[in-house]
Amino acid sequence: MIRPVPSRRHAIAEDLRHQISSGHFKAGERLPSEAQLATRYTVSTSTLRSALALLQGEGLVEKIHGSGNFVRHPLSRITYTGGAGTLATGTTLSAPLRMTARTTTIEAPSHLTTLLNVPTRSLLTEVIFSTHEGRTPHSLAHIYVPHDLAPGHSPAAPPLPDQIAVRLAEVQERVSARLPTQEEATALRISPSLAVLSLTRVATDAAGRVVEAALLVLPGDRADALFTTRLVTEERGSKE
Amino acid sequence: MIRPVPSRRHAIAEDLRHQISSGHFKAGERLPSEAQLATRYTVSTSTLRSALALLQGEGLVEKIHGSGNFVRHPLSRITYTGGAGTLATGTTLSAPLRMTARTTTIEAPSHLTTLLNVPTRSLLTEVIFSTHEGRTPHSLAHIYVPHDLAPGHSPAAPPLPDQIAVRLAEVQERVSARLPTQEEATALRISPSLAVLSLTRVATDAAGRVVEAALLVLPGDRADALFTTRLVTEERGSKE
DNA sequence: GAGTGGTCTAGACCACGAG
DNA sequence: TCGTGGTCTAGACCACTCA
Repeated sequence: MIRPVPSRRHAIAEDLRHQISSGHFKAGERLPSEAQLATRYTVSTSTLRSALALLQGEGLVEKIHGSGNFVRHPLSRITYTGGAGTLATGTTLSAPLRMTARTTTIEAPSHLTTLLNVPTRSLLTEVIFSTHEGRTPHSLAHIYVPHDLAPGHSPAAPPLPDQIAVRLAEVQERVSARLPTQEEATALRISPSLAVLSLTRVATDAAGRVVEAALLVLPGDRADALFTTRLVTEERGSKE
Repeated sequence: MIRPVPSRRHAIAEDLRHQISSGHFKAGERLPSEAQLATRYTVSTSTLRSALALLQGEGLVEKIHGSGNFVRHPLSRITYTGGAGTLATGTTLSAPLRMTARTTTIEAPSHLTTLLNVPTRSLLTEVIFSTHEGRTPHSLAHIYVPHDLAPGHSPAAPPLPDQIAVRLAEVQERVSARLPTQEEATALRISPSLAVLSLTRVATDAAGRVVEAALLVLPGDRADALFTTRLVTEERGSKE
């Protein structure tokens, strides 16, 4: 096996990890300042900071500039359920869920024209969406619907999927893992070194027309996506 | 809009990014040493290293201790196709694919007994699997099959899925994003700060028995997963 | 303004790779 | 052995938060 070389920052990170999981530092609590911790562990501040960076990447610690390092709240993992065509429903939540949405109409930028297969400069209804559990954000979504398919929506209108779900014929979801952009990290209140799940969902109707495209971003430490495929059993004769 | 604060390391990273994408530094090539680059940009080595760390997280640069920083080969993105019940087939590859597999028989450890829903200490056939495109690894897989379902496999036996696919009734795939473990980073030759897609696939037969469990790890910069759901159209009369 | 984290420096010393 | 990256130090100075 590998001898991971007990570097100081790993040892410190390990110690802090234990102190967090053992409840010595509680959720939401502020850690001692970096200077204090550096003194306590007799290392330089840079070394101490690199130890904290490890915990940040694991989602255990949140740094707030000018204010301190905080223990993140325990991750109540949510599940995005694929195939259903609805966002953030089907999640298993243990705390009150809050949702905010902002609806606007935009001219389709180039990356969306190809995704939605619509002409350049055609109008789209854009819903920018986020879900929160308490104060901590859970997901970030940009949903696009061709404007003629979503008539009469006021800015405060609720999300669309339900209204068009009956017409859907196919949902295609592309999933990738990456680090968040700076904007995403800020919006989700995660470290730039914490991986996110990025989902691109395209729903088409029976005629092959794209009725909805959604770009979702979920923090990797508290969300995953679940896809269930029921296969047609190969019993000859009875189909389904 | 946000003022991203032009820190030196971001400026340097941006410059190197351009030099890589413009072909000034070519794929596989070694960059000048960190000391040389630090001198060229008139920054300290630590600052230069933090600039390189950004590129590492994007998968643009691979560091090899004692040897140098190398431009990674352009990412030929592969696609894992969900629902099919087979690994790494259905990928769109632009270069020769190599596969290595190692088959052993093990006693189910606890985390697998729950996943496969088998008794403690029951025997599993384990296939450890990896795919390469040229010299760069693409995926890492651990596949587990109850031993009685996979009889007579020699250590050099090919992967199993094809042989049992006809019996499958349901495939469930759970996807998450995270940073790789140290072992995974080494095996995939990626930076510890490059996100990976982690898939857990459980296949069950018509009787509800788990016939295969697979743990897959794919580097986030060159792989994503695709799930297609065809919905039963709601033509009244037939109640789904 | 006091205290926090963020960036950066100019080194030292260690560990690894290849000749 | 020598050149490479990896870890770490002991600071300086800046940017942010909050009373």
